[in-house]
Amino acid sequence: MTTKCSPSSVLFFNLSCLCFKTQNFNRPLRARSTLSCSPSRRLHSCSDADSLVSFLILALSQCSSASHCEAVHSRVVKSVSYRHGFIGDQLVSKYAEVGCEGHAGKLFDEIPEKDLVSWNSLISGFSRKGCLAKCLYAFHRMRNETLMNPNEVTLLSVISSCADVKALDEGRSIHGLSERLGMLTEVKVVNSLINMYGKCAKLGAACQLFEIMPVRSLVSWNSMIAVYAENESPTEGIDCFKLMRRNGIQPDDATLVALLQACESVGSIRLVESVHCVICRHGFYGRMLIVTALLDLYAKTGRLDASHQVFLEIRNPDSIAWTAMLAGYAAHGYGLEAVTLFKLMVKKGMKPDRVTFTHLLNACGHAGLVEEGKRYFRTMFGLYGVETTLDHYSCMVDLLGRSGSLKDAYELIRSMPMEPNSGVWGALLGACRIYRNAELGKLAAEHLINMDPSDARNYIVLSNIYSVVGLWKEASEIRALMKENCLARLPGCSYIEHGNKIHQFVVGDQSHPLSRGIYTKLTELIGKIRKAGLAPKTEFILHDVDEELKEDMINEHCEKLAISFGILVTNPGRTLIIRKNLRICGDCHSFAKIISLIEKRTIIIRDPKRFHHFTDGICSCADYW
DNA sequence: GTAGGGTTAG
Repeated sequence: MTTKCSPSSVLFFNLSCLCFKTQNFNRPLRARSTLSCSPSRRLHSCSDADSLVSFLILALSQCSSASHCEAVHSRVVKSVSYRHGFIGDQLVSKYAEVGCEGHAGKLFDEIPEKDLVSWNSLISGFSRKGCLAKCLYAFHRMRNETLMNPNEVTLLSVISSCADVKALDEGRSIHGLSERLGMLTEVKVVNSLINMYGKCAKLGAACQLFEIMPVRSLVSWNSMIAVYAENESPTEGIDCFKLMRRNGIQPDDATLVALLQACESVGSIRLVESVHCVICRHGFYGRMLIVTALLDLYAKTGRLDASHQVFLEIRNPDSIAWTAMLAGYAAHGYGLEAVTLFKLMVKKGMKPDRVTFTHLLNACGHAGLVEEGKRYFRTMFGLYGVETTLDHYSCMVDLLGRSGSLKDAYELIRSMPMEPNSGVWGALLGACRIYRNAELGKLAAEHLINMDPSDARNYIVLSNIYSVVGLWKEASEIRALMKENCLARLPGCSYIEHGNKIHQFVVGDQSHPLSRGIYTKLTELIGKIRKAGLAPKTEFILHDVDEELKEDMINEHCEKLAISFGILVTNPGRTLIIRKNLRICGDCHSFAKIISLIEKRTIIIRDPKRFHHFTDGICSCADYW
């Protein structure tokens, strides 16, 4: 156990170390800019006050909390003016950075003769903390109270804030201002605007800016590829990458990461493999950022084996890489393996964080490891110093609810120190569906519908809960409400990659060129199942299948069509990987299990939340989902 | 040119 010190003792320890250094080398931080001055000037600049300020600036750079900043602040007040060594500006910036927006604003007001850098300290401080409202307020104040024009730093801070919170209107007006100020010649400003439009789902505006840029930097290309990938245009993103290469531009880390994002949207394993080759060819395989993105991507496209292989090849995986691997196991339903990996990573001295615990709790919940999950939840702060967030509460509500403790799940929500979000209520609603609890289900669904009245899924789940417990009137009222609001269920869709193409199927789909063969194969498979006396369970209503769906349509569900197609066109024994836009229904889940047994095939189905691995008649989720 | 710097993994 290490000795605990208070933050201020750490600061003073640091202060004394720094003091020792500056005394020894007699070269204060700010003197960097005076090194090229004449010797007499340099001597002059090394006054006592200057040394003290340099020393305080260095101390300030190490501050990580309000109390650290306050300690430095009080020294400044006692000994020097805020403008000396511009320390006031830096204090403002630091206060904003550590989350003391109030202190930052108050101190800012005390600074005499504010220049552009003073304003930028305040604006960029808020921007880095993600406080768009404060950032914009400061920006407008600067525009109204002074005659100063924003420079590149100001614009970048404000634009990136707009991007973070997807503030399109503000973003557009800053775009207009940048144009009026003639700042659209600045590559960084335009790159930032491209990113902002991308985050606001305005692909057209981003493309237009990219097209008219007089000079494009590597970041411009990277940003454009990322914008395509994020806006459902992954193939355009990949074309953009090819164009960039044709222009003789060498990719860097960010390029590869953007490219990997594009691959994920396409959902093509072949493409991921080819980017894997690009990564190796360009010597990026040793870069943690990229290999982590790669291992994550393999896991997300269903190739947990390849993902694990990449992980094994990383020389010294950091805690993010460990977490990515753990997340892969969790998503694929391998809860025990995820827990084992967690223990190993702690043993190796890695520090688990907020994200690690989210995936760990998720893994416990999906594997029925209720006691382990509870224990990790209880000890994550005390043992690992990780603060509990909304995501952790969602995982715990899911874990408790899924194991049948609906009351405990609800009590946990009531005991939360913060306002529950849609993830938390969604987890409770999901559990109510499994255990047919109309009372709590109604409560959860009402919260969810209030939060987002346009999300059809919540109405459907509630209506299905009502139907299954026989509350037909309530069920039809919900349906009527949906019609009133013009909401419709998203049609189910399955995708499978074969021969350089992604093949898509909807319920009862007959549009595929091999449609006849697919249906013949499907009939044959159903026949085999019947002959073996393994008729699938018909209880599918528990999972969110539209109750109005005619029963004979079950046999034409898109998952079954995709499986039949896969078996028809691939060699015996080949693993089938299928993607779905909705959760798999219970009937198709049983179908996939039996087919994996009688056809001796591994079938992997990815729904929006997780994977199901079907082998020898068993699913990795152990029917617990 | 003190601020802080466009894209960037779990």
